[in-house]
Amino acid sequence: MDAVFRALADPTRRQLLDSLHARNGQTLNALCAEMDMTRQAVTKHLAILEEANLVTTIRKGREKEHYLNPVPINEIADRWIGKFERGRLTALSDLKKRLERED
Amino acid sequence: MDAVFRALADPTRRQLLDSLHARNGQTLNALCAEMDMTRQAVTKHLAILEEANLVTTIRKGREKEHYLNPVPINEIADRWIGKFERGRLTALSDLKKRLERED
DNA sequence: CTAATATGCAACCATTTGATTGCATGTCAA
DNA sequence: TTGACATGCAATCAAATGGTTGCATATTAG
Repeated sequence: MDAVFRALADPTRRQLLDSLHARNGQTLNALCAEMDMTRQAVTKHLAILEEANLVTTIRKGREKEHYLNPVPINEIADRWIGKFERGRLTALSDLKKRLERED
Repeated sequence: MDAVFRALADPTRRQLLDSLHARNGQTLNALCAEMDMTRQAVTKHLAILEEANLVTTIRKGREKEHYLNPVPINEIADRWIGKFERGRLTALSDLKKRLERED
């Protein structure tokens, strides 16, 4: 869980997920083409995404294909965000009341 | 958006949101009581949460009350996570096919 | 076989981050 | 008013982070 949150914290990594979402199975080089940094930097970001289980890779000869795994994102949505979502309206009206009581 | 993701990346800050979710409107001192670090460290985390608009504060005399704002979390759920959620089954079956083709 | 291509590994560096300590300010209560 | 209490501000520091360069390895194409 923590690994997923930290992986999502970086804009470059979210961009990589976006890229894979648009075209799944891209090789490292393909992904690098869209990023404005060295291949090694991209490799590191992909390693973090893989560590968080957000990306799965398959070695194809000398190439490495990258696949998006949306499951961890879903788990966060279900188990973590859902909690706050449920309390949304309540919390908002609470806050409004408090603010009004200020005046 | 980026500020929200980065704010959520730290476990201490998620714990603070949890704490406010359990009991909204806590003062700085109350929040500190549950955290295993100095008050100043907690202050910094709260500042980051406030920066990301996840927490709103109201000064009450010499105390400061903290309120959870779930809106940014909801926006992420709607505008960002939703995208990946929609492609979930497709992406999974894609991945499965690829993996099977490997054997 | 050999050269080009795709990726891996490691050392290194600057910046950011998370936390601390010390002191200042502001407010309430006796 | 004075002392206790709640919070604010700033300097400092170690560790993590994001990026680079240089070289190594492995695979494919000619």
